[in-house]
Amino acid sequence: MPATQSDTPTLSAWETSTIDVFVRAASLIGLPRSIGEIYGLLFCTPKALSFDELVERLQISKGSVSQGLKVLRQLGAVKLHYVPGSRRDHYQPELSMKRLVRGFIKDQFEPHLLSGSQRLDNIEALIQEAGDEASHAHALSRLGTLRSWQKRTRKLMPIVMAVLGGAKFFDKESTDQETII
Amino acid sequence: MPATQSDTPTLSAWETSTIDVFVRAASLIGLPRSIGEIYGLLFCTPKALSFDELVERLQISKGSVSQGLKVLRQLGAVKLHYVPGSRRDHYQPELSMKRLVRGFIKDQFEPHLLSGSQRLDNIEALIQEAGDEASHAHALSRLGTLRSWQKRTRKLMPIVMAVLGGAKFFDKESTDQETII
DNA sequence: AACTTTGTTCAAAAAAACTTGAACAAAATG
DNA sequence: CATTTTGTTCAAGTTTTTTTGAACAAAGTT
Repeated sequence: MPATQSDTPTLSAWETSTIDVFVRAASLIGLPRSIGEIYGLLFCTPKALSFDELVERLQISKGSVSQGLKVLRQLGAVKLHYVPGSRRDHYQPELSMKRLVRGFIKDQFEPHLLSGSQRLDNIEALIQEAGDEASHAHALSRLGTLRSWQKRTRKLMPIVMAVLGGAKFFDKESTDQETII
Repeated sequence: MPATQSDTPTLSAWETSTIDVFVRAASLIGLPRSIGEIYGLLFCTPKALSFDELVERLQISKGSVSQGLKVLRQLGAVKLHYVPGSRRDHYQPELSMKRLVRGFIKDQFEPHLLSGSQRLDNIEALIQEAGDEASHAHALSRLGTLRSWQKRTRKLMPIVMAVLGGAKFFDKESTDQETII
């Protein structure tokens, strides 16, 4: 009978394939492979996993797991799960698609949209300062296009969230929309 | 009066800033900087630009411009514009947000969704083959979660397109949805 | 046909992103 | 307080992605 050393239970075939799905999904949204692996393994496993179990089963470094979990926590894609009698942190995956998407949008998308508004104002100023009067009209027209894209993107977000699970729907100033979901 | 050598008209301040917006946007959706620059300059410029003009004004290599334009054409983000008396290709930006988004989804998203379906079927087979009967239930439950996410994603796409401009709205099999936009 | 113009391809160089692991901090334990 | 456990940080190494530029193809000109 083998000594009770910490064996590294190798991943089963379906786990490997499922993790692969998440690795691809992660890459699609610009997140590194290791993050896909971590979330993927949590997704496959019935019970909450500790830091060490992630390192051992995925065979990746502590550094990667630490940073990966940090991002996943920020995104709200994993939750801490208290396990009595252990002082290690244990993690479980967020399984609500709506919350996952919301976390991603809040963390990765909205910041860009916001800083975007300031940038466009700045561009407007630059256009005014510019010497060439003749091209002002065109430049301002394009700026208008950018602003309209931004506005529509903002309008889209709550709709996406609504479709994903019945959220509140209108933001303050979208009066011109009759949609009901 | 200076000789009419091909001067490299440097980018104006507002052009630089606007191109920067597109470089960031490109990076957000996983496209290289050079593609953001190319589209950005086309976006800023009133007239269609040729290959050479892009190389000169952006100061990037012919290789980058060639590959960048190839991707932008695939995405439907630029259109060829015939210029009488020139045998160079001239390019103009697609300005319809809806078409831009549609191109991106068709080219970068849908393929993953589709291959995704096959992968999930494959995972189901792997679960059946697996030895451990006890964990079948959990594994199948998680597979169900994945399928539901996939289905909802598919349902979302036409809604996004609709919000972005009034397209047809239902795909064949979404009967359980009462939404009207 | 030889030459020019226009644009593509692809191997090598450069840059960016990711991972590793050893050093470190924080907190619990003995 | 010394030691162990648990996890973070970050510089260095590795891998991946992007860019470059020279060689090449295709088609028009002279």
